[in-house]
Amino acid sequence: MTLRDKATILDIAREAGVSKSTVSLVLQGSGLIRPDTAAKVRKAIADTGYVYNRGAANLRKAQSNVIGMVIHDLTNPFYAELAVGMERAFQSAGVVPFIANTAENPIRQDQVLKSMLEQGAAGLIIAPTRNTQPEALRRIEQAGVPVITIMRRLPESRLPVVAPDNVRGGALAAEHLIGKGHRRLAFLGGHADLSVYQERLQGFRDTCLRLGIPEGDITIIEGETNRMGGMACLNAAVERPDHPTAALCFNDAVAFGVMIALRKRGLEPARDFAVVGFDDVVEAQHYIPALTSISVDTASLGERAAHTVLKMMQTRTTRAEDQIGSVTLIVRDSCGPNRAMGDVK
Amino acid sequence: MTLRDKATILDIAREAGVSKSTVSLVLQGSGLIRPDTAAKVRKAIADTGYVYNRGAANLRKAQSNVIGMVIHDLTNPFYAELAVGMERAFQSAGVVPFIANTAENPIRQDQVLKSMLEQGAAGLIIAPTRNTQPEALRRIEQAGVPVITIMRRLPESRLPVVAPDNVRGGALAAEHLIGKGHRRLAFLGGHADLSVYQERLQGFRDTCLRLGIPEGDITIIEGETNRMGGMACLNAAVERPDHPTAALCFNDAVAFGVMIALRKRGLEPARDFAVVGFDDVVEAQHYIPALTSISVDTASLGERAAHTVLKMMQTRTTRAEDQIGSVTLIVRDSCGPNRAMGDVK
DNA sequence: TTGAACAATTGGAACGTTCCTATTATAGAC
DNA sequence: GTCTATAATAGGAACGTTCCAATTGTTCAA
Repeated sequence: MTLRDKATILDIAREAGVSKSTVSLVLQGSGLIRPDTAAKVRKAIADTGYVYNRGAANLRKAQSNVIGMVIHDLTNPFYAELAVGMERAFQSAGVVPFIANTAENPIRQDQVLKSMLEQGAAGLIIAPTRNTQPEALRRIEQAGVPVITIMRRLPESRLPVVAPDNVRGGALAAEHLIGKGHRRLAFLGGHADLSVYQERLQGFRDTCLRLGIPEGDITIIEGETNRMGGMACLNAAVERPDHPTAALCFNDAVAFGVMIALRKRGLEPARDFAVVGFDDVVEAQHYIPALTSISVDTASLGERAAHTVLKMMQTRTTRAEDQIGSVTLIVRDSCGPNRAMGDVK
Repeated sequence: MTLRDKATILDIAREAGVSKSTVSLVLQGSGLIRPDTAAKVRKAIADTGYVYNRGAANLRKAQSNVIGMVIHDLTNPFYAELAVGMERAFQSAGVVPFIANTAENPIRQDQVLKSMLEQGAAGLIIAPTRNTQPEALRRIEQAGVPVITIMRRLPESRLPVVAPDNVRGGALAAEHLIGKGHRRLAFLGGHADLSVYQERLQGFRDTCLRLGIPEGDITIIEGETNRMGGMACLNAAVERPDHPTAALCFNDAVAFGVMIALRKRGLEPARDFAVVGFDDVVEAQHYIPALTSISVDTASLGERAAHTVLKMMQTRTTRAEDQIGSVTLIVRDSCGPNRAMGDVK
């Protein structure tokens, strides 16, 4: 038994004195095999250090158990949480999913997707990068691989989406801030080409208008979806005349940035400026002040996504309903009442 | 051309009026093929929506381009940064690595590793969970797959390691704190069974002793390696008589927890208690106060790890030198001078 | 005109599984 | 004892690719 070249099912068969078919049957846990025969085989497997060649099996079976999760930014804690949530759900269904990061780069995303397909992925969950071209996913759809998007909806494509109720989240935030007496409000961070952005802003804006805030008192500033972006947005916001006293931030990362920038200017979050985040990452509750945020229930979002592709895989379909997860406002310490009531206007 | 069952190399061959060998040659970019023939083939590929079956290829070639990165906690920003750093390095070498999370669970790690092997991984980078049993990696080694560990060194195993110079990091922190006049010091968080812990503590402790701090004035408290753990450690620390006035924390997450716990007690980080972190995650510079930390140069650590396995793969060896990355102390705002000089003792 | 050298292309076997269709062993019924 | 039904096991073809050896086409020197 030379150590270097790996053992195959035939080596096991010889070792155990049975046929390769028997070994194969044992491997897939068939009940047809007599227990003592199975035991012999299993012993041979253990002795040999045999490792199952899933590639060969897939070749024959024409269906793999590889599932890919393609994420646009794993260094964003929200997406990291989301990814491990999905992973957990998959794992308890007996499949080991693979994660790949695309670093918000469509080219890289193409490569990653191509690689996943070539690897024979049986299902795909994609949190797409900005500027994802519809035809990037065409190949996958036409290969008949079940694929869904998560969080971000693709402009042209009719792929199933799993996402939180962004519109409602925006609305909840607006109600909260207005309830605290704020009248000049801002929506900070994010890019207008993102579906998530459009939805969150829409809920926020519509609710502001409905509750009597004039259009002109709603400040909207786009920016990067991270801390840096938040800092830039806040700086831009407070330099405007009649600047806002409260903001809903595109996501928690932006919100942290906003709070940092406030402190850098000698302003205290909550007391001098109310800030609401979105996503409710674990960090939010530990920050000082603890961040009021829209919780999207990350874990159940991930679970839903996982179960959806799992079901698509087993029913061999490529269509599924969109799933919109409910959101809740988690009130913490980052929003004080409006102190600048009579200050201007 | 039925749309559902996928095209193979033979379909392409027929479509383009050449042999399968020719198609194969084109696919691997051989220069042997006449340009116009290659063009015909490529057109057929584009028309058909053909997707390369890497499983079948690997079966024949007995060497894949799959590389796995198995990480014990992707929700820890440091490891997320590390993972995407490695990914970047691999990607620019033309391979798409797959990431899997083990959630600090040895059982899950076993499953993941098994799956990676079955998938035919050509190389593996592992940031192992606590309590990884040596035999968990035995199978992999004996399969002849190049594998290295990153950050954590495995107790029994002689696998190559890529890690920062933890001992030196601990020493730098001790020097810094003692230089600020602190005399009662603590090392907070982490588990004693982790090699990283042992090394960081050793550097810290040895330097304290060398600089004249008596053994009894060094407080060591183990704890979880996250924010929660940091909070618990700080609380335990300050409740001791003659409690420390400064601490090196096992990592940045612990440090953040320590600072949060300080504030909860009405103490101000830096002014009332000096804290140094370890790893220097991006968050460190944005925190208030900005965290003084030992930078391990995450990006280059990831790059080294990637290049090491890449080289092991191409030289078909399973051995490599350990690599110890240099560390630097990044001084920010979280360490004030010792104000409690004459206070006790 | 022939042959040699080289360029371009082809056919077949092999890789490690699964699955279908035998085949053999075992038991029970007559 | 033979037959039938069933339980276990075995053999071979097939999956989609690569690679070797073989074949054909082309050019050029003699």
